[in-house]
Amino acid sequence: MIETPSRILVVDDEPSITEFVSYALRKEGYDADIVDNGEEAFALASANNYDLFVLDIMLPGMDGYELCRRLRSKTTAPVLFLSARDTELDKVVGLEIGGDDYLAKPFGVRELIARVRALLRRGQGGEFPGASNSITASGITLDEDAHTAAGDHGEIDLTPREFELLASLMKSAGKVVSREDLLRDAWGWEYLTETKTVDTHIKRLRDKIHAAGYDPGLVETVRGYGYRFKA
Amino acid sequence: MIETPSRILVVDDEPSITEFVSYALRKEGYDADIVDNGEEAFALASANNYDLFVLDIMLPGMDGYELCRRLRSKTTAPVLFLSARDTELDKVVGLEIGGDDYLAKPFGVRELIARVRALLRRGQGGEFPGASNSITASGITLDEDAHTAAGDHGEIDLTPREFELLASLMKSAGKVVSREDLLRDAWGWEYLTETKTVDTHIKRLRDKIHAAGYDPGLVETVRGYGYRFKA
DNA sequence: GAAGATTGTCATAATTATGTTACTTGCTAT
DNA sequence: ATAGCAAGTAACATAATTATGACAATCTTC
Repeated sequence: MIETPSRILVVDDEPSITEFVSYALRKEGYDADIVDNGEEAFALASANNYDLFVLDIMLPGMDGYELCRRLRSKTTAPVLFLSARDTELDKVVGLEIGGDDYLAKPFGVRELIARVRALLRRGQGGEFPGASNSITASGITLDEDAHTAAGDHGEIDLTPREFELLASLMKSAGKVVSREDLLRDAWGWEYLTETKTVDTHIKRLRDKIHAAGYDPGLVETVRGYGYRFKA
Repeated sequence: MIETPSRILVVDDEPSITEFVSYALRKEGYDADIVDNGEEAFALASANNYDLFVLDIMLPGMDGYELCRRLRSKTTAPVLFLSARDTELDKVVGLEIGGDDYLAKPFGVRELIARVRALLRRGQGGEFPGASNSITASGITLDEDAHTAAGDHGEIDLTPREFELLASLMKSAGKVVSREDLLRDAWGWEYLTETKTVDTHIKRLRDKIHAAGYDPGLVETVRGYGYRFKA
């Protein structure tokens, strides 16, 4: 089955964010275009068939709300809002306009991708109940929808961070992932957090894996480079 | 498939570094230009289509940050920052500007090339998950993603230096590599280390190769010239 | 708002890696 | 054969990296 990559338009005026978002999207196999203002975004959207829009609410000139309103006249493609303001009010306003989801900064790669996937699935003729969103490696299965990790010995109870961390590792099972990449994936682009913090979370993760009856050695440390989930 | 070599612009005022970096890039098949100041760099970038920029943060006159900011108005090509300052703060500042990666001095050839490759791959329509990053010679396969060295008898457990050393040798399998070149590849340009140190690491490497059940003679000594990995 | 869970940071301990030196072994050319 | 250089080896001190436990700050939930 040959799939055409979904086309996504990212609209934000901060290069650091567009950079981060497009990096994440492309890595995931999406086709991402970038613009830094609403006018150009609208023009691009008129000329091309995008499958999804990622809009910052705060934009110079035409803001995200306004842009979304205009886009609705052209297309039914879903919209994912980004915003620094984490208030309930913003959330409601955004969704009322017809935006389909909302993501507060700062967000990690994994969180972003999850939302994007969900929106795209929703758009393409309903959901596929069979296509469960999960990762399996070395006897552990991680269900991204249910946010659970489990294997033969039952479930492993994880905190959100631990889950994201494990997911990042398992997604690249068999490959080394650097602390920096883990921070980018599970924390976010503005990782003001120390890379040492990853060590602590790895320790907690191993403890819980062990406590649940699995091999804590599944999470291998690769000295000098990072960590690796056993393939 | 014929590929045009990627064009890379290296900007640094220290000749020892530009020399080292351009040597490494050219050896890898890239087309590298050099300038020692921001103004000329910007002019060159305007006149040519570079695929990647390697910028030192510390530059006389216009510094790396400023240059990056200006380049962003001209091109979307990724930027790799070099810096002596290894602080977290610098890192964040660099990435916020939209630069794509960051390398702290001192770094070895292999590390540099790895980053450059990653950045260029990122730009060109996503990654190819199937294209595993590995070197094979004489029954040993070195997987750069997993950071493992293995053959029929199983894995060889190596320290970071040993891994880099073996990688340098295997990359030139069948050819003699001098101690100086090995230092440059696996250590860095500022090799304040004695060439005799290479001997010690070779010894350790051979021991581990032997312990894992392989022929330690795979790493051959070429008296008077250096070492060679059996082709 | 209180109890509990989650998270990030730090200090310290444990572990492992690295570079150097001094010494031994082996090759090579006269 | 043997002096002289090149490489192999072992031991050691130092450096770097990771694991761990404790703490405070923050966020949740009732």
